[in-house]
Amino acid sequence: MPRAASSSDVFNAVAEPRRRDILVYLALRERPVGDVVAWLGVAQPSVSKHLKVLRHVGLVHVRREGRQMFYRTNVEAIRPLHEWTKTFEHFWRHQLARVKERAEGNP
Amino acid sequence: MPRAASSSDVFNAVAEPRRRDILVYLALRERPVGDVVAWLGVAQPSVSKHLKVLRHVGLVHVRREGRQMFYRTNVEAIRPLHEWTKTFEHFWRHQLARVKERAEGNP
DNA sequence: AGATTATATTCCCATTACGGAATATGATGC
DNA sequence: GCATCATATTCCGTAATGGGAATATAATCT
Repeated sequence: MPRAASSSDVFNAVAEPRRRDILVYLALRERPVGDVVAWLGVAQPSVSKHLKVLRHVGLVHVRREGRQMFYRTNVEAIRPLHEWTKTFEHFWRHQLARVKERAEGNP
Repeated sequence: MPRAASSSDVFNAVAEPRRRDILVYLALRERPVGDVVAWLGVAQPSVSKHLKVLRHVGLVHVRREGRQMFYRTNVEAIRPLHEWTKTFEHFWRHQLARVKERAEGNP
């Protein structure tokens, strides 16, 4: 079985560094594709493809205005990722505490 | 340019659902490979390969004991992921607040 | 040393990925 | 209608994927 498609879920979608950059950029406010292209410094077709993936998994919203497409990060869609990582927060607190204890010579 | 290797960074490594399962399973305590195989219900070579990827990006630690290899999730390595998602926490609070305001008819 | 157990590696395959270049669609303006 | 601007899609090539099967390594036991 080959690797899952980037467009299959949020985890695969954010595996791409550029897509993470785009999400950060579009979190502040909606922007037309051209702005993303200028800011990222990559070819327009490439940006359009990344945006397509992000749209597929619901990580961005789109709105058309004339010939421009305004994209905006759907921050809610990032929550599942955040929740998943949060399940470990608990553990690393404990792990840190243990390391600290040992460093201080407390049993 | 082809897709980045799963072993290139933490984001790519956790894009695989089974690897996420493994990380959760090994967060509680260290376990030999055989336990992971039994628990996941997938072939042993497959598990070994996933563990190799996780090891490469530092998401698990290994310890040999006789012929067994005990793996444990390195929860610290998940923090970068957590931190990245946290940059959006702020935004979805605002977004939720706005949605709520509108629902309640408050300007 | 030979057999057995635990894990890792290799090989093959179908599938997907991303980037680049070219082309297509879609909206606006003359 | 035609040209132009903004964005999307298609085609190509290289590279990596994860599963399965077979094989290799490494440690233990008799």
